[in-house]
Amino acid sequence: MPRQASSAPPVRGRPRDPRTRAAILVAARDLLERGGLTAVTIEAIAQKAGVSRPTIYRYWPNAPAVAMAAFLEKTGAASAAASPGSALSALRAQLHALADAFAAPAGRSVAAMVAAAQSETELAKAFRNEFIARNRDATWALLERCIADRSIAEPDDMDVTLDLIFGPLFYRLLMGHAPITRGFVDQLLDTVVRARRRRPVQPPAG
Amino acid sequence: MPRQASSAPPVRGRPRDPRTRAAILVAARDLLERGGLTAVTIEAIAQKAGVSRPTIYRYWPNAPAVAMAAFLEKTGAASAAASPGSALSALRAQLHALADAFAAPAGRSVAAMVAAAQSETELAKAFRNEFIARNRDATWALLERCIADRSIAEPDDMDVTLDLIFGPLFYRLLMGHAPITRGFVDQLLDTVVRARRRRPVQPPAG
Amino acid sequence: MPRQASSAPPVRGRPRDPRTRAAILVAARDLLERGGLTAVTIEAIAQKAGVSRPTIYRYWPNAPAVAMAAFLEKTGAASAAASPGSALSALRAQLHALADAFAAPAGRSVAAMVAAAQSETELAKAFRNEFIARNRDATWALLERCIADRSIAEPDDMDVTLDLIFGPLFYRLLMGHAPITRGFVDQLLDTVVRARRRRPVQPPAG
Amino acid sequence: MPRQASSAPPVRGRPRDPRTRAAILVAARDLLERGGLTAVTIEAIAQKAGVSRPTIYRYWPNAPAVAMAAFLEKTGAASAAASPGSALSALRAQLHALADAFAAPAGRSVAAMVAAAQSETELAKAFRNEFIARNRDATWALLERCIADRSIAEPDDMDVTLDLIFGPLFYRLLMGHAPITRGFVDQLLDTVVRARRRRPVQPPAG
DNA sequence: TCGTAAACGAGACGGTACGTCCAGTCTTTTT
DNA sequence: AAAAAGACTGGACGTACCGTCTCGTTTACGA
Repeated sequence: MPRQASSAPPVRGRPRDPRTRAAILVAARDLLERGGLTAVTIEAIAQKAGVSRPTIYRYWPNAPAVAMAAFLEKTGAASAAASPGSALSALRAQLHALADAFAAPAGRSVAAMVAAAQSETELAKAFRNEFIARNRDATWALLERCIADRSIAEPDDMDVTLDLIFGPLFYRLLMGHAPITRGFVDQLLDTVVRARRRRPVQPPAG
Repeated sequence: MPRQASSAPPVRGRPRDPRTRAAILVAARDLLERGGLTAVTIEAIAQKAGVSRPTIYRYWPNAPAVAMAAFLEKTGAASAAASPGSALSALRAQLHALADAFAAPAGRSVAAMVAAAQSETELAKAFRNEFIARNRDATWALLERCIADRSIAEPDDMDVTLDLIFGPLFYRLLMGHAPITRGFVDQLLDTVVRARRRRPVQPPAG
Repeated sequence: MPRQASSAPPVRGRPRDPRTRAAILVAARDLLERGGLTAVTIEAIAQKAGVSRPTIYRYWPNAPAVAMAAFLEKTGAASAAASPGSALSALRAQLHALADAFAAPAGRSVAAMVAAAQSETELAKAFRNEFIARNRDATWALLERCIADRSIAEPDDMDVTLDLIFGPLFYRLLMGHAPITRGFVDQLLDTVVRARRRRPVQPPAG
Repeated sequence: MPRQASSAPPVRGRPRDPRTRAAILVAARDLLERGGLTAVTIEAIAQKAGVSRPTIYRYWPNAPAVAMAAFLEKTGAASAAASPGSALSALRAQLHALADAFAAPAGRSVAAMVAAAQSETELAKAFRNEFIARNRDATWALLERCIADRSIAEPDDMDVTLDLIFGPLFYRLLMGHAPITRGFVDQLLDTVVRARRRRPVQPPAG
């Protein structure tokens, strides 16, 4: 049940200026895109946003946290909504969009946030919940529609299926050993579509 | 009479003490395992290795570079050698070993190096060539044996097949949304084994 | 109504803790006296004063500058004030005091600051204005009293007269070829007193 | 039985290349003139002279010592020799030359060496013996000729007389509060010439 | 309307690490 | 042997940010 009657926490003192928060996030996002994670320092954000350093600390605990907030602010997850045609083509469209994003400069920000998430649990959690999970959920929904209309066989484990789709995309994004194209997405989808037609092969006893 | 056949420069001045290099790498690896990438500072390495800071800079340009060298020094790629039984079971064994490594604390080091590789091209190149490529090559060899003995159908694109195996593993390692188990590896292998039985499905025109 | 007449800047930000500045200067002076100029390193000052290195740099640009500030802080110029007896004896007393100071360990600090002033214009200016000029002014005042009461004849050039007094003292201090005694001061004064009785001798045409 | 009659040192091994020593001194002098004492580092000398650092250490114990050697190598003392005309005019000529040197860029090197001599006894000794003493000796000789021909009265203390001449010159060189001109030298000489006509004034008892 | 409480800018401060420079010393090979 | 080259330790340099703090100033609200 909700913790309080309706909304109002007493709100004593001077209220936060919403422009402050916005300016910080804009500055952080800009720094992130230009110079990667290492460019996102509290110092630089403060400078760029015309804000004092303590003010930033009043909102976030450290620089990567600001970077993550800035990243998540802009980067909404793919929407499953309003896709014309079959579920499978909607799924394909969604993943094409993701591939396009990964291939664009914005992809570097995603990679940066993955990197940032490696050193702090808090960031990892935020990234996982706000970015990874959202993407997975949107794709999950479409996958279920595909299963419902028999475009894809019911998989043993939905999570594994999602990993088979997202894993290779992130892998290429982070390693950079090969480009992320729509064709690549198609190949991944083919695999998923065709793999799940029959019951699992039994792994050998030993 | 020429002093040298061709390559080796005549080695002027006092030669480098191999123990110096070794001590640095040992210290760096230790720091990496204990405290992650942020613990690998030149300062700390120098302290731990009983070496002066300038000496470290004589070998590597910055701390992440030392970390990468330390990581790569120890982490040899999986060997395809001398596996008993069928090619498929050898492949499975190899990937089980990788999954075990990823699940163990050592996995954190791998994740750390992936993260490090995001901010410096030089590191990315080293990591890709020395770690990623080696693992792929070892697996590639086994996959070819599998194809030869018909355990797996000839895939359209070997790189994609490798991405389908490694991608999900790295994805779970980096996102931490689900555990990396041998069972997970088996599921990935199943997919690959079963997906490539027929000719590719035609992607839709649009 | 305007907040300020003219000068004082409104004091933005956290004000400097006066104890910080004091601690730095005390530490620097101590180091200077014990080990000479080379002992006055930012590192050592920070250690001794219990202050961080960046804090010192917030006040002064480098170590010799701190040394100079520390030196000038303590070393007030000779005062011409309240000397009993004739102007000439007051002058003699003042210079005896200076000779005593030069002969004492403190003399080494003076020599050190002269040396320091050779390599940096900024230091030279500070030393000239705060130490040299003050001493000259004090002596100048007494000399004028001497001239007024006819103990000393009006010299052609007061600056030269001052150089004739201070020059030899500094010369001995810096070269160390002979001791700086009160007798030496008396000899210098004699020269000045007796030299300036008549109009200048004409230098030869060639 | 002694290996050698008397003089010839055994000269084993590779003989020192005289060009090495020369190159070092030239480089040091050049650095000294361009950048003052702080520019004379072993590193820079080695670079400039095309010589390795240990080689320099084989000749001199540290950088200021090289600087001093380089300085003394070139800067011979004023010669009293072969001056036409009276002893007094010869003296004047000699001091004019010194004033010219002090006023010229070379004066900065002299000042630098005075500064250098403040921090090391060994350097101080060398400078005193090789530069200061030589100048004093040359002037002393001329002063004696002046005394002999009655241009100057016999002073109480020849050292004080020399200090009265050199002191003000060095004082201006080091403090830079006034220019070093030939006219200044003349004023100093006047003082000395006119001061020493009578017996010393008695300093007061107290 | 007038406190009071928080937001905010500014900058001091202790820290930690950076990457560099130079000093001296040593260990090689070359002359 | 001496010379040349370069490895190596060690100390200090001056800088960049960090995260915290202490100020003065501003802005809203609630008594």
